[in-house]
Amino acid sequence: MQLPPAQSLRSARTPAPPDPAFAPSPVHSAAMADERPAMPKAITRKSEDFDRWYTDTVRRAELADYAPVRGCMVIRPYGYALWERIQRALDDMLKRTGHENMYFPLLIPESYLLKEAEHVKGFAPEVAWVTQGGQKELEERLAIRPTSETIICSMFADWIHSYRDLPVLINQWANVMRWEKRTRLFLRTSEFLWQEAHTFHETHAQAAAEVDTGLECYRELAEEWLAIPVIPGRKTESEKFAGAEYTLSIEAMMSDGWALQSGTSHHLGQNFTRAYGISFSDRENVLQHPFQTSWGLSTRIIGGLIMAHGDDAGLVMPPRVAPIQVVVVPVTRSNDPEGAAAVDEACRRIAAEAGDVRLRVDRREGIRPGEKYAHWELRGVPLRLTVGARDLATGQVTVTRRVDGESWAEPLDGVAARLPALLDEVQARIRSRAEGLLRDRSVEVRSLDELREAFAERPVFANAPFCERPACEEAVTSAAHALTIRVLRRDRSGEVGRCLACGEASSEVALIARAY
RNA sequence: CGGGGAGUAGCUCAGAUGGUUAGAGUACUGGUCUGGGGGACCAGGGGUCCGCGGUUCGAGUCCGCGCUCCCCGACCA
Repeated sequence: MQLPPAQSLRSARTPAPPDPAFAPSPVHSAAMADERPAMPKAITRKSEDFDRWYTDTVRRAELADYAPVRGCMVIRPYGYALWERIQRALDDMLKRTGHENMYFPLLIPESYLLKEAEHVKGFAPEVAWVTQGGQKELEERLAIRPTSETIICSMFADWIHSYRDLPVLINQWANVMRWEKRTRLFLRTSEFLWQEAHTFHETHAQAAAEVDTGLECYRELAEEWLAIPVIPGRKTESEKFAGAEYTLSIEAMMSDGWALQSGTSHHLGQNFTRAYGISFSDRENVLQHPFQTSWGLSTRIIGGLIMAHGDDAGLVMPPRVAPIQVVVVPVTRSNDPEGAAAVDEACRRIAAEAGDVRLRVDRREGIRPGEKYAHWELRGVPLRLTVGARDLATGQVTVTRRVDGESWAEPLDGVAARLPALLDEVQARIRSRAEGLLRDRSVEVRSLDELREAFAERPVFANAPFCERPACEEAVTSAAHALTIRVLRRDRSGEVGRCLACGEASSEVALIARAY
């Protein structure tokens, strides 16, 4: 097969359309099908194959790659830098709300795990076990933590004695392992990184307030930092955490209309504290079991970030968590040393005046500007400054916004000082685009027929009055392919209606969607 | 965990019925010309053909077992 001439290749590519997230390119697909070059320079089109687009993007943007063990991944420096940004934002919130970090061991004795019946039942299928140390078979096998409630309870049983010891508000940043059957980079890996907060309280109400605090931290992280609008709510009985009294979560819409559970917060009641024998003397000197919560947010959120904002050119990073916020690309000619010196001088000046802005000047030699543009677009860098002789002739630089491809000229003087404001605007645009998507693809339904209809064309977020009966949940989830009740919406709890399945009185609104 | 597909250079792949020293494009290295959207030319380097075992004079190719990835279903942050 003949390779197409370079010209036709170039014309087949679509240079960052104005709204690339929703702009399919039939021209491109046709070209790819008939004369697909050996190594396509572009990643798979999002509209063509969302799953492949996702994996391509993660790998080509060098966020992560597969490791030799099934379901495990290596988080590469760019991906880890992103995680560190997320960690810092969330960790600050945790500290602000009174939580302290500590660390528990990776290995948990089997007997610890067995104490809470529901919990064991829930996690049994996905626990990985250590059975041997060196050459010796262990007397008791050790679980690689799938979560840490059990070990934490066992330890705090020794440390909590009085109401004066409460509340306990702790958190740990750790890795956990769940032997997953179907894995996907970031979204569902066997080992993942997360934060797990664990708290103990005197009263049920105090614990309930803490569950809300946790969820609010997640909402703030998602919306204010990651620019992902979320819908907070309560999980149905069938979807709640193993061993919890109830579970709250935030649900985000990915740009293909699927839902991603992006953070969960559990009220554990006294289920674990009773099972693990944690008790305290209350203010009347009566022995009580404390009320407990736990909540976690994982590297999965990175998958959410990618799928919520990314487009055909790759990632779109919200500036507040972008490892690199601004990239400066110098454009010079080799036969114009004076021009090159001026460009270099301008780049230095911008870098020097950038202050806290995370800015990088791409001085790599022998790489043409166009390739650098593509390189940083793939990585989602929010703003690009192009600095060439043409710009400097009029005392300007060219600014290009990743999210929508908009380009304009800014005076070189003081441009560095204006970057924070420009980045804020980018943050707002990314968020409002995501909010627009959520709005456009949310529908209200009142019956199973309407539900089916709503999903006939494409995945949506369907809201419906729901009575919470398991039989009705079953009816809802089997009404169309792969439906799930994501949450009972927080913001609409108490809304009077008639259940979409049985028609009986209801006071909750279910968010129904297909989910990752 | 069931059904299907795949694994050959960093990547995408070609290697017919087993037969010399395993190829291409791209990426990589050096050089020259270049430089405002993934450049051109020249010269190079790079392979335990996923692993283990077997059949054979001879295995990338055939057989068995295992591992990993992808797709479709049942379970999950």
